[in-house]
Amino acid sequence: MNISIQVSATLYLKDPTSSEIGLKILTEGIQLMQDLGFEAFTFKKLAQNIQSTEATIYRYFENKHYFLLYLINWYWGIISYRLMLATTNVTDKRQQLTNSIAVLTGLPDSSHPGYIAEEMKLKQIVIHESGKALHTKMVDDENQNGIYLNYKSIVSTVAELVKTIDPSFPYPEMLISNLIENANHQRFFSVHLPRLTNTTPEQDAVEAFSHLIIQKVLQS
Amino acid sequence: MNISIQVSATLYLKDPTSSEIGLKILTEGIQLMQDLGFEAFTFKKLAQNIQSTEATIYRYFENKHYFLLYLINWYWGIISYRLMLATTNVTDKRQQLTNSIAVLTGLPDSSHPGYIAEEMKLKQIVIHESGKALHTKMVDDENQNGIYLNYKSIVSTVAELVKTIDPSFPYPEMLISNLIENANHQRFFSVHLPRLTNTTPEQDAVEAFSHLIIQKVLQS
DNA sequence: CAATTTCGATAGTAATACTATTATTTTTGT
DNA sequence: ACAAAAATAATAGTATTACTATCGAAATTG
Repeated sequence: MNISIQVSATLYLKDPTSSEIGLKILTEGIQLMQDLGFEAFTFKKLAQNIQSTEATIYRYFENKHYFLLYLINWYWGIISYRLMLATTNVTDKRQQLTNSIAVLTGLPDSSHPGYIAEEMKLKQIVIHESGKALHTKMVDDENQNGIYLNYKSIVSTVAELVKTIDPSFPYPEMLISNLIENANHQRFFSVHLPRLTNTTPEQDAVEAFSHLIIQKVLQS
Repeated sequence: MNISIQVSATLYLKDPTSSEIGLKILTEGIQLMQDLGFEAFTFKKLAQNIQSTEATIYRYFENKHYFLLYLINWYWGIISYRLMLATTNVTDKRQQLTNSIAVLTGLPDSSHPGYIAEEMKLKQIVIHESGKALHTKMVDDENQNGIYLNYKSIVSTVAELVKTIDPSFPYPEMLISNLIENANHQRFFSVHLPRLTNTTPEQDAVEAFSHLIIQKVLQS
């Protein structure tokens, strides 16, 4: 399943990819999280869905907060992997950046290299629920446990590219983390609060917007 | 207290500004929401803090989700008001936009015109909790009930300015909603995940970043 | 095939998010 | 100043959630 995708071991009690039931927890859990949303999602309901019990799921994950963190971390692991595929053997730094922005802000489709089946659903979960995972009183502890390493290393890698291209630009990390967060927000707006955006589910404009910002803001 | 700040009447069962206890619910509620965060905040704890009972608070607000929506709406009401103050009697459209961006992305301080005591705390709550209020299965219903009107009208007003200045720019609403959301995100990052940003609590760079984006992206 | 791990079944607990009832206090109109 | 109405406090109670604990059966593994 996740060939080379790494998820921090601090996120689970027992590796869910190591058993049949663990994998069912993941695949059915993703679906249920999407269907119900984080607040209505419970381990009890998930247990019923996979014909198992609460106690079994608790043997894999401490609680649903950590389960969500696992899914989000998995997503960023996939993106990390795709980022690598999109930049290796590309010599021009500008082109590397363009490809990276495409990976970070474009819509996933099953044709791109390194596509993983769960990516679409995970992206939806990231769009809808990642704020709830992050904006918690436990952020600082979790950060210390390396839970955001995937995400931070993506931002830092792409920000390094920005620095190479335009060393005079004063806010490289802010620029990249903004474009990433913005992509998720605008996609949410496009469905629920369309007045706040200029992208639609039919005519996606988020990637184009992102390329435009990069192009206008960086000098090379 | 809120001289001219309007909060949608669909957010409360009984107007909390209409009674002593109502006002205590608001002021102590803001404090407690800040201290505990949304998930640990309960009406029971708030009731203890104001020497009252759960049942009394439930007469003002349906539940804590609506209480949070009320606070966020109040915040955007304040910003709306300040936006008006910052643009009336300014003839130059460019200057109007610059002033608006300052209001939307700058840090509040007690010296600016129209400052309201609760603004700082409300802003903190917006930064930490607004994702939880928005990313819910109830968004669409709440949107229909006019709960996001304050926010949408802010974006739309400033986006109109953008259109006047540069009619060729294709993403005015996206640009403005992005800058607003970004300001909150980057301030959160600066405290909890500093590697993701280039702003610090000591040397705030969010407003400067926002002005830079506007300047580079719009032609005039 | 014995030992160990894993799982299912069941039970139980503290806290949360409410709803309901009633008695008391406060406010208001006259 | 006082009766009527409204608001609040005090208390109790319920369904659900988020867990923890136990223990026997099943599956895995060395």
